[in-house]
Amino acid sequence: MRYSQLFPKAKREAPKGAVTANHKLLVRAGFIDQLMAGSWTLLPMGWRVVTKINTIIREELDAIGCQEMLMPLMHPKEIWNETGRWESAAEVMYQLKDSRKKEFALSFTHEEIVMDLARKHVTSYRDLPLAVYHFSTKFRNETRPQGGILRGREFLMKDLYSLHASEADLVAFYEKVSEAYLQIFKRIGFDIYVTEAAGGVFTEGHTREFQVLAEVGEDTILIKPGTHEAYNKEIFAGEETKFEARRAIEVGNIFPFGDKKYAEKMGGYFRDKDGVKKLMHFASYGIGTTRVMGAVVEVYHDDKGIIWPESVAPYQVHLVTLENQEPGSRKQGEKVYTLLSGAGIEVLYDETQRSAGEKFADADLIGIPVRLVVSDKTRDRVEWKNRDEEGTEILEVDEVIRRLV
RNA sequence: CGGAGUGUGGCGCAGCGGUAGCGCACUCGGUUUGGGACCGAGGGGUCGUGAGUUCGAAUCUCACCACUCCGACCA
Repeated sequence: MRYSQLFPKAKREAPKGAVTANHKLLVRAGFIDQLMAGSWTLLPMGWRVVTKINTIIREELDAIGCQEMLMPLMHPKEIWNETGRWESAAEVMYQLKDSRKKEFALSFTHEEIVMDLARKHVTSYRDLPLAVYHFSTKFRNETRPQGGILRGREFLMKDLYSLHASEADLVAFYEKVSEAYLQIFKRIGFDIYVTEAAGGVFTEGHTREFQVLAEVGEDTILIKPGTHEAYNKEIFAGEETKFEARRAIEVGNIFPFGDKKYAEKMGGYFRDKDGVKKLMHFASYGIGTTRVMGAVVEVYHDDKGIIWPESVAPYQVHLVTLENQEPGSRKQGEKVYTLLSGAGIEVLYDETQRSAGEKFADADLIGIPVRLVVSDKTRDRVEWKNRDEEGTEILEVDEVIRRLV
């Protein structure tokens, strides 16, 4: 991608009133744009990051047998009445009417929709277990969106739902997803603390949350010093003084529902091996993918900008040319860009005729892990600098390609 | 929803009774080129919205709207 064509360009100043790092840096660097409170456009580079996060999630979920699909975002009131959530979740749910007064909800989750699919398509224990997921927009009527992209009224989430013939099977799968989540977050670059917490409008039982330490986090977790044993302060009943209280961002959670909360209310039955009609056991599992992007920025940044982990960086390298008057060296940037792109490397290529200082400042702000510079100094070679280190080295183009593929 | 703050060119801000200005960005010309260069010439604003006070309102009053932060709430 040529920087001259990239939409939009990095900004020199942070938006008014921005406090959190993710808000200031993602907006300045051109990853997101705010439409209204809690509502953001994912600009091309922001979308690239979210796509990479989604790909990691997809790979790990598919590996444990989950199937991706896509469900509608506008739901009829009737299906929400089946579980009583049209009333009980009315505060978080956007409810609307069409011109003929028919009532709808904008999706804030999909338990009812999945249970409806299951009761229509699952008839035998042979159809179970079943795990389906999708990536979609969630709408939540937050009274106060805040923290940049960390809490919005409209955001992207991966939600996974599993259905089982027995509680034992559900518990086993629940642990499997929990492990997959740890693997996902490890690949993204998070040091995760797993906590038990209250389930809100989702379930009366406790849920498991995946927390990333960050000062701007809305949750307080209690950590046993020197370990990853942690509890959400909301439900903690022990002696708090023995624990260290830290702020954290909840990037994922998993809810075991059993067979009462949804299956019983909605008639989610199947015929078991013994010929008996039984209720399906149900669980759901969420990861807020746009929140994950914000949390990455909270964890990985310095005073100059973002420092993306390789796994979710919008591009692998940021190639910068420094303009000069020597005709021969001007072409070097184009040549390196062509060679790297040809090798399948994702390159953001800053070929603009701006000052070195401005181009370097933008590179630091955008935060691609590797910066390559081509100039008179490097001649037919390339200068390599890691975003999170000070030093540089001059390399042959072949060596650069070898390191990146 | 309670409390606090802020709304002035694309962005960040100053102006706070006498008809709008700065920096950045943008356009054109020229000079520069390893850490946010410089010179010259330009374009761009119903001062959040509405009512009021006044000879006169960006500026004062009231209402409303929007955004940000704190709290309550919250997968």
